[in-house]
Amino acid sequence: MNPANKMEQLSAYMSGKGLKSTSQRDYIADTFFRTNTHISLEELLGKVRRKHKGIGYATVYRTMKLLSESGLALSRQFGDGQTRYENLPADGHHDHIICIKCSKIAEFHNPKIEALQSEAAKKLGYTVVNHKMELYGYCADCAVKDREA
Amino acid sequence: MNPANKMEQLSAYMSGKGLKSTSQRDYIADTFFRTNTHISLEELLGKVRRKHKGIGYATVYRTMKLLSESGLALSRQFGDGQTRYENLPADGHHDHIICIKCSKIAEFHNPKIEALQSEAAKKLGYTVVNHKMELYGYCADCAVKDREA
DNA sequence: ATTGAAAATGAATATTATTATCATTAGAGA
DNA sequence: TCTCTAATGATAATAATATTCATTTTCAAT
Repeated sequence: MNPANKMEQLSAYMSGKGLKSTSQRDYIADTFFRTNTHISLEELLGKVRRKHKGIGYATVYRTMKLLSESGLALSRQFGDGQTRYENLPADGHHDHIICIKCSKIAEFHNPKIEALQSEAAKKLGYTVVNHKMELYGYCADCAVKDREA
Repeated sequence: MNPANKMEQLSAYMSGKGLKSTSQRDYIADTFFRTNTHISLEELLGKVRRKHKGIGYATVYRTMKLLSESGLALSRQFGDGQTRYENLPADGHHDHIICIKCSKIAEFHNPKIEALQSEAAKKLGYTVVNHKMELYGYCADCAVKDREA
């Protein structure tokens, strides 16, 4: 789904609930729909303010909550204390590996794993549509510090 | 792995780092190892204080962080703003596949996938301690209903 | 185009979970 | 036992999230 389609879907969701379209909301949503990564409110606010300087934190916060509720954004917690929002499909998904010491996140994508997932699911009678996979461990830096300690 | 084994493993982890065993720490860890669910600090503190009234929040907090770092607890965020800790089941862990229609959950375990996870992590400089994997799709029943619709 | 009720905004404040500080206490090897 | 180091627990600091409220904006009905 491209950004324009998402805007349409959002509009439908809002009118179905008696919510109003505003320039701020539209601009925040559009900006978000053009991102690929899991973006924090902080980061999104930065992007948004490059064009619309007056937009407040609360508005970004509220808009993302709205997108999350409408199913157009996926809110995720990686354990670093910040909620991040993931824009759906876009250019294909990725999985995450998270350092349990410093919370640094790396991304990867592995088709072989996905093939095995489908296979495992099939044995149980399921058909996989989507998945979420997070690995936890030590990043290179923290592994080194650990050895030194 | 049973609670006693976990205590041993924790002990090994601590002595390897010059950390000390204390009655509070041991009791918190033992209490946690006997849980099945995703427990919050709040809840764990409650449990712990039923026997050891003086134990402070900070100690529970620090102990769980320690368990998390040692790989004996998995911290999870479900989006309600509270970190919860998951005790790794005695009979080995499993992953989940969830039906997006009826929410039925099946469990599976696949060593081949885990090998590929470690491999993928290694390429990024990470060492995997544990993981979380959830597949979403249609169970056999719902796939049928879907075709009928 | 005008109006007015309902909703949204943004600045500021409140709330809550997490983390750090620090004086004191306790563990463990010599 | 002594001594060094880490742990504890009370409290304070931090940071993310949530709420409040006066003002502004939207939008449907006129």
